[in-house]
Amino acid sequence: MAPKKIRNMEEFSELSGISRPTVSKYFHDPNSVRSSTRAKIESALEQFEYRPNIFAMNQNRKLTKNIGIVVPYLADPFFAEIARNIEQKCIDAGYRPTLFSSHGNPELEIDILENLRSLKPAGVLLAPLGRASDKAGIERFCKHVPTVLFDSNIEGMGQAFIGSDNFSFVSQTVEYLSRTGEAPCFFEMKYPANPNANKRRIAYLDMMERVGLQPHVIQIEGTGWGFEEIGRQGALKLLNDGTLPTNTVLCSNDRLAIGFLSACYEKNIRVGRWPNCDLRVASHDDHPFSRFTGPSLTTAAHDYESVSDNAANTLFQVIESGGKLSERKETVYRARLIMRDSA
Amino acid sequence: MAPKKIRNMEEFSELSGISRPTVSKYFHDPNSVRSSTRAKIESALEQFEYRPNIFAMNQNRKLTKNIGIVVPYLADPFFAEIARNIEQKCIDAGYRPTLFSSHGNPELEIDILENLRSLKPAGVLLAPLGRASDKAGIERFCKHVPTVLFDSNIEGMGQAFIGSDNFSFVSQTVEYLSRTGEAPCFFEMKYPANPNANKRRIAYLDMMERVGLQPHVIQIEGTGWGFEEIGRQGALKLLNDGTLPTNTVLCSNDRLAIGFLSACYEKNIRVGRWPNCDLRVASHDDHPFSRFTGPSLTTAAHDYESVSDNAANTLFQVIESGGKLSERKETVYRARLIMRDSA
DNA sequence: TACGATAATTTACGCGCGTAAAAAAATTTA
DNA sequence: TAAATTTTTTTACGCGCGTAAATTATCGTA
Repeated sequence: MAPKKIRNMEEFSELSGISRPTVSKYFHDPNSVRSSTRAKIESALEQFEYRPNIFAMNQNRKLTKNIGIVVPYLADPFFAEIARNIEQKCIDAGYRPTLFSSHGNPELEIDILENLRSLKPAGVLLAPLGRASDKAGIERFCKHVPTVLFDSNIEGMGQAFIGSDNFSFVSQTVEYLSRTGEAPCFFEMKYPANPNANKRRIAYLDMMERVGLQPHVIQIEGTGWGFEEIGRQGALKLLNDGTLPTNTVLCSNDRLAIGFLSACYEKNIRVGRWPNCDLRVASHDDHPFSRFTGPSLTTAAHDYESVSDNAANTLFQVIESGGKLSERKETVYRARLIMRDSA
Repeated sequence: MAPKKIRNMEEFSELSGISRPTVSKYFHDPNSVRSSTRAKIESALEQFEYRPNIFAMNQNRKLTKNIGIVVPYLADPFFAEIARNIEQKCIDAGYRPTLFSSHGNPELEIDILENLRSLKPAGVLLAPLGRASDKAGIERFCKHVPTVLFDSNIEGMGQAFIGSDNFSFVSQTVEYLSRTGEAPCFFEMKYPANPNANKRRIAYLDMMERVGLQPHVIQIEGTGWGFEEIGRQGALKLLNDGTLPTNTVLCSNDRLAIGFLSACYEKNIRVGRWPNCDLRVASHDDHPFSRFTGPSLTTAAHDYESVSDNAANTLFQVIESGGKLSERKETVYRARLIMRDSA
């Protein structure tokens, strides 16, 4: 395969019979050279196994092929999944993605972004922490690096936002629950980390008003990203106190619902959509684990595929048009109701 | 803060009053310069905000400060958690970790490693896919890059292995279950992805023989990394056929158990350690979600902290001693039994 | 105060590649 | 087939930093 070690592009260009500047041009964009020379280079590439030194390359290029992907909390499989999709899209498009997690820590989020700048990334896909984010810091970053936000929007920041339509999530769950039984109360964190939570509450209130029903918003204590435990504690308190206003609970997100269901099991409360059940519980996100809860969770699913596709493609577009879009673009995708056993 | 843009180390050295080679030395290792000059550099650093160009740095250094962390499946929160710990350890030690997931794909695993080589990493922390891994490919990689394995061992590969003592996991669960009720059957995948699974089965058989009990190993179909669904399907089959040989089930790992519990709920089978229950289910790993299942899962916990600490420290040691250890080191940590409601 | 040891400076080169400009070659068009 | 166009080659320089060697300055110690 490789009978001779190739030290640099100079050597490779000699072996391929093409001059070094042209070879350099090829590696920048294979389509920028004549097809006959491209063929020569590529046949040499098969014979000799050479890869340009990535550090020397990036040192002088105005724009690297690096892309940063930053998610708020990688231990949440939801983000792990979406990061995986986006990562793959970047690789397919010829970029080098690097994955980072803010681990729920706003300072770390800024640290990551500042570190990213030294990698001279062509662009960044950022799912911000949300409420806790250092907005000034993020804005500063966006000034220098083409950035596309996903999952959580921060008004006016970055070149675009791609996410899910929270109203579509809530309207479908509320409609379904109201139609098939008692209208739901809304179960959420008092100080939610994620801005989607606020939009969901507003959507809930809006929907309830539309159908002329009395809304009930339950806001539980707890901070941080351990949503399951927060949901569990909140549910235990409600169940112990007997202060649940309805027999149907709509959780703001699946991770809270997982905790809620855990509490119900503990308190021996039958959750489900059958006559012999005490409670119905539904939620939003279609978290990877939501189909394995007891009972399996009725929820509204993100269009993972569309969000990650569109986020990646939008970033590519921003990069190709020089880092700016004529105007900030916001795209949200509708939810899909997933009916399971819990409601 | 930064009244003047600093272009390079030359400019910074002038502003700090220290010569460029010494400044270079400082950035390589701050303790390698006299404390008085270190003070001068650091005070200038506060005034002028300069960071050396990472590409130019790594181009010429024999050894970069990059560390690769490769896990088999990042959508599994278990790996997300351990990766987080290790990542932090690397940062604290002054390295630049980069996280990769093989996504359960052996070809991707090799791709990642080969791509990693172009980053000239000082070392790599690798949790291999296991059975499916291209062992020749990994061995080739280990020849060139100091590598420490964790979680899954591959005999003789890398400079060291740090993981958990599978026998300790199984002996504790089997002992506990046998002492408090019927002895367990062992529930696992027929073709497990992870080599720990084999060790756990052997440990189970060994334990059962010791106490003179009849072992029952149930091996279910299914491949890939969707363990919950595999466990669920396997459990449904068993429950429908009524072929479960005991009223106590010990799952090879928590993700299978999560699927098992999901099936039990669906089939209305009461799982738990109380008299009115039909079945006891226990498992191994202490997966982040195992406390939120219905019922909460009795399991044996990894010593996350020790594994990640030791893995990182071992790699640092390997790096400092020039990439080799006098002999390959294997360290495993004992499990801790977590008694919850499922058994 | 002088000494040896340690650390900083000066000088200079090289790393591997990007890229610019001018000249030459290959291709397309008329 | 000549002219116009596109592509490649030649030549040359620069990026920001690592690092080596020789020299000079600083420090700790006696």
